[in-house]
Amino acid sequence: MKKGIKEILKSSQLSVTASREKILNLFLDQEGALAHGDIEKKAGEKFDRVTIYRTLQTFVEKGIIHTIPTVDNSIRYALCKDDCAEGHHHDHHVHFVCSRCQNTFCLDDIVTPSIDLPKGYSTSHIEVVVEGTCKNCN
Amino acid sequence: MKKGIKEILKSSQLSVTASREKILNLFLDQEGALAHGDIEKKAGEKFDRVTIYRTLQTFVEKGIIHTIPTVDNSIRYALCKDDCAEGHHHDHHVHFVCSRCQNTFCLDDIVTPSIDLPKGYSTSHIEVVVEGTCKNCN
DNA sequence: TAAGAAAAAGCAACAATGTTGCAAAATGTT
DNA sequence: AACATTTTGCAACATTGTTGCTTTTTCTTA
Repeated sequence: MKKGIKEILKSSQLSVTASREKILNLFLDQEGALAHGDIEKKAGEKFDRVTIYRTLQTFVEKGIIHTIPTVDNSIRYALCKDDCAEGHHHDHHVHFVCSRCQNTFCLDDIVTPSIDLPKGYSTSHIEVVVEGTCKNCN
Repeated sequence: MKKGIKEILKSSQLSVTASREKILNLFLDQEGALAHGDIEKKAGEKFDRVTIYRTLQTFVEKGIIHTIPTVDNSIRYALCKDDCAEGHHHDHHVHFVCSRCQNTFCLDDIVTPSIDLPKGYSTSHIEVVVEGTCKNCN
């Protein structure tokens, strides 16, 4: 088990449990994003589905991971950067979905552009999802 | 039933059926986007769920409607503009989700910006979803 | 306009995904 | 070590989406 996982959990005021360590470890081992189903498979039948749902929900609330919108019907989760505080995400970067390998990546260095909206609209958050071919598949 | 619906269906080489007319009419009556569940409710218990799924799928294939990615787990559909051909969508506009009324709108006049990707990535499509307050709720 | 071919709808059964309440187990604290 | 609190696992259920097959509807053309 990777070092630092307990510290991440503790710094989010979460008690350290086997399932939280395991799931968090999956995210740290993984370059891209994970959907609930991926975790269920990778965790290897060891955790109840309900536990995974609740753990992911907790991690989102605590700002450890964030969700990525997709055109298919699967919510994907990815690790947040350090500046994500509880209930207050700062993941203003672009997300990339590879149409060949189906992996989802956070392009942390690409900041979402600002959008000029029509009169009467106000913005609180912008999501940008780019579809294409990733560097591993190109 | 609104005029022109039959013509839209025919020009997509689709046979005119009660459910297709009804569902297409819902989209024409509606400013924003619709999820499968919305249609099921609004159609008023008259159509089989399977028929709705298949109709939506057909409409997407024919370029009549397009899907909008969301952070919650519901695919939303909206009418395509005239320049959407079969299997070849041109809906390169920004989508807007109102966090107050929960409606989703197509901002047809706001074109998606181009994004500079890291080396090795290539783009085929860009989705931009803006969250905020819409003109009706502001 | 009636008849036949083709397409779509409806039905049933199923699969996958997500939610809730509650009892048992694990965690952290004193 | 013991206790209060939190988390897990289980069971049951709700929602959402899919597939195969039969019946019905639509379109075509004679």
